[in-house]
Amino acid sequence: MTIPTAHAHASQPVPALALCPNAKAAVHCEQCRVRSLSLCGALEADELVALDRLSRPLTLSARDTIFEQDELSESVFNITAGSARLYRLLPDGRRQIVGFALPGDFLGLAMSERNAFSADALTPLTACQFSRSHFSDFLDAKPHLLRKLHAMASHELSLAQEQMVILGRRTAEEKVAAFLIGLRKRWARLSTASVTIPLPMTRQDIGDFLGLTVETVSRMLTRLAREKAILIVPDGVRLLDVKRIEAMAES
Amino acid sequence: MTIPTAHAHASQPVPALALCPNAKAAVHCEQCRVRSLSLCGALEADELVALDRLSRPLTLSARDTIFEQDELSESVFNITAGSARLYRLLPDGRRQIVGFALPGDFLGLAMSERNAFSADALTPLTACQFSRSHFSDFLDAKPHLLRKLHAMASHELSLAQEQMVILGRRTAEEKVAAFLIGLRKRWARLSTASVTIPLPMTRQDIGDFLGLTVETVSRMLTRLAREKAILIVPDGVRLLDVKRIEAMAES
DNA sequence: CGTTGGGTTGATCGACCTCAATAAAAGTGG
DNA sequence: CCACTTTTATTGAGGTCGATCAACCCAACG
Repeated sequence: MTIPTAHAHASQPVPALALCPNAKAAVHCEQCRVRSLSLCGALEADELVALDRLSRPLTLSARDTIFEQDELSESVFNITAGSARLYRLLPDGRRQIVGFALPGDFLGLAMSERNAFSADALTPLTACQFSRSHFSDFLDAKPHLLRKLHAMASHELSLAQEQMVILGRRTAEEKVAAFLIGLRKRWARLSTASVTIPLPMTRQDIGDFLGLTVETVSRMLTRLAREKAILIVPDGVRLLDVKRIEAMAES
Repeated sequence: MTIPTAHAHASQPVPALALCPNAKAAVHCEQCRVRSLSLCGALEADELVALDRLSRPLTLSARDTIFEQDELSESVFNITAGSARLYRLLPDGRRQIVGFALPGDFLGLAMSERNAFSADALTPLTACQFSRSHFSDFLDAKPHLLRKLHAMASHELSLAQEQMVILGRRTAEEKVAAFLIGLRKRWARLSTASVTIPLPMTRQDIGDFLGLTVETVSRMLTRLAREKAILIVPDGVRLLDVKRIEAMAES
């Protein structure tokens, strides 16, 4: 089973209704697998209906662009299935991936005029899309939703600081180990903890996230595999010796 | 003139009144040099009085601890004068500075249970200290203050992502250049843009911020000085060729 | 006036990058 | 379904940027 289908929300796409009747909307969100993990987890049933009325379903293929760095930010997104990479490009082509987005993640936490980074889909992806201004108005009417948004942004900030430690003060091996442990934790929230960690991103992506080259990432992974700490499988890795990997990533 | 006194809020310390009479409080905040730049900029006169009633003045010497990593977060702080370093320590002693706090900066944007990092004063420092729970209650009553808080957290997140690019994808020279340009911009908000950038932190601190060693930071600074791009002065640097430094830091 | 902490400079080393070749996998069109 | 291209991953050889180790300077300070 490949990553895309494994994490795709539904094989039949969500019907493209811009405005759902209330009843339908409620059902729509009720069935959402990531609701409790996402921003929507902060909402009551009636609020959920109101918010859903603002949403447009979005379905993308792998490699499709979600939005681009420095562009005016027209929309915010709540990812319901699939994964994405968030990155900044330097003028000379160097790239830094600032994060990977998984189901339940919200794109647009900053609610700022312009996008701080580009985002594109790593796999087929579905999301609820909101107009930024409509979402902002909704936020003004629901202070507890703003609190949740802020809590999520705070969590992101904390992850960003952890990533600074990884980028600035860890060796290549530690970086790769920390990456695997971090990703494992995030997948664990979403699914019944599988031993296999899906890796929807390429080695190049991992390198651009960790401040390494493709080759170094590949070498570190094969070293871990040679030492029986992990097993490399198609589109993922299986952690054979979690304790050891955690020790390498020791925070 | 040394950094501490240059940026100290007042030579006579704020009187240690835990509860100010309203009139005094209003005057107190009215005179605050960083009010418009800080969280308090979002408040009306009457709200300012209410918030000030929750605050305790805090005065620290250089090297004093503000709070420590992983400790329960009892307070949040609004820095009124002086500067601080925010950092995470690894078990083996490696350190990553995740940011420097200047006047107007708010410590506790995350409003989380535990501190994500340690903070200590680089210079004599004054701040308004708030109990986290009182501040949180105040926040519940003032949604627009929460919006401002969230806007500030978003800005922090954006800076953190920029720092990821610097840590992951820039050379030593570019890192130092980007550091100088970034700091210059932050000081510029605070004062009538002086040509001299104060550096209240040590070379070691700069290294721990940029993922470099002291020696490399020193070498890069002396190289820039040799090339007449900067002039190293006591407790700071003067940018002689801003264009050139900006080009090195080219975002 | 010795001590201490910060800063600079030099010599050497090594972790990771670069360049190159190959292999494996995933599209793509006939 | 099979040739063919393109993308991704792995592995090796060699080079380099920044780290490490070490010496020294200087200002602050008791």
